[in-house]
Amino acid sequence: MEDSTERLNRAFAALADPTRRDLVARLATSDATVGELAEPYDMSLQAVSKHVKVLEEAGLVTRSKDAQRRPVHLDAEVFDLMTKWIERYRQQVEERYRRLDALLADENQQKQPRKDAS
Amino acid sequence: MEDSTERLNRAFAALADPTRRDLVARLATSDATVGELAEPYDMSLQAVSKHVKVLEEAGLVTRSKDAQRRPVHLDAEVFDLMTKWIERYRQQVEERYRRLDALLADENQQKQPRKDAS
DNA sequence: GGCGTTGTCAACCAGATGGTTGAGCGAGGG
DNA sequence: CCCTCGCTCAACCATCTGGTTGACAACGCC
Repeated sequence: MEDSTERLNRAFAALADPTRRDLVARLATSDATVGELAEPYDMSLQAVSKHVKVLEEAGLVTRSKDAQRRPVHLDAEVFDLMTKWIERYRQQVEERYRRLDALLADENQQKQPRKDAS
Repeated sequence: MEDSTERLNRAFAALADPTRRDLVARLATSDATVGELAEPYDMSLQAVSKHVKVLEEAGLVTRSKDAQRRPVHLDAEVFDLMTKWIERYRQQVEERYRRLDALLADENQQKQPRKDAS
């Protein structure tokens, strides 16, 4: 296995580029060769090849062999790593919001009615 | 509003750095000043200040004013953008797996029993 | 065997990134 | 009033990144 920190580094960095996100989006519907992938962009084939390599090293994509005609295939597993990381902290911060709301509501209750005071 | 592509670029890029992910993790449990945030790292205060700025420009974090003593606060909204992007394609690729499995199962069925054939 | 098709590798370049140090600024306390 | 505290800004540096072009390697076909 490999260091999960390193994997997250590469996965997030890979998706930080809009061209690579577009590649992922297109590969989600079907596998494709580098040539097919390169076609719509105003960019050299080599540049696209590099992008695919970055996605591959991030573990987002696999190529059956390293060789000819082998279509690029999207692999969902690393997505799980990322969503789990994000969701963990999103939920934590939302929990904090809820507690803060409760606290404020409590304070209002203390101030407004002022029944059995002090 | 702002271009969602630009926001995703910056959000993913921000989380590609392990120090910044650690900052996010710590801010999830409570707000903190830049000084507090900087303390555990073997790194200058200025460097941490820069990291916080990157998180801020990515919309992951807010600072009440630009000024003094204002604690850094984690904002969950952009997390939604990211998870929605990821989940969309993760689900798409998993749907493809399911269809592929079904197809293979179907082929097996055609070959194995060969009941009411052709 | 020779050749086109498809893709990678290598070198190069401009600009972004992550760190450093040094200077400066704004608010509060003596 | 000045000075310290907390932080940001500016300049600088090394490295990484995203693109280019040119060479070449592997396979399918004639």
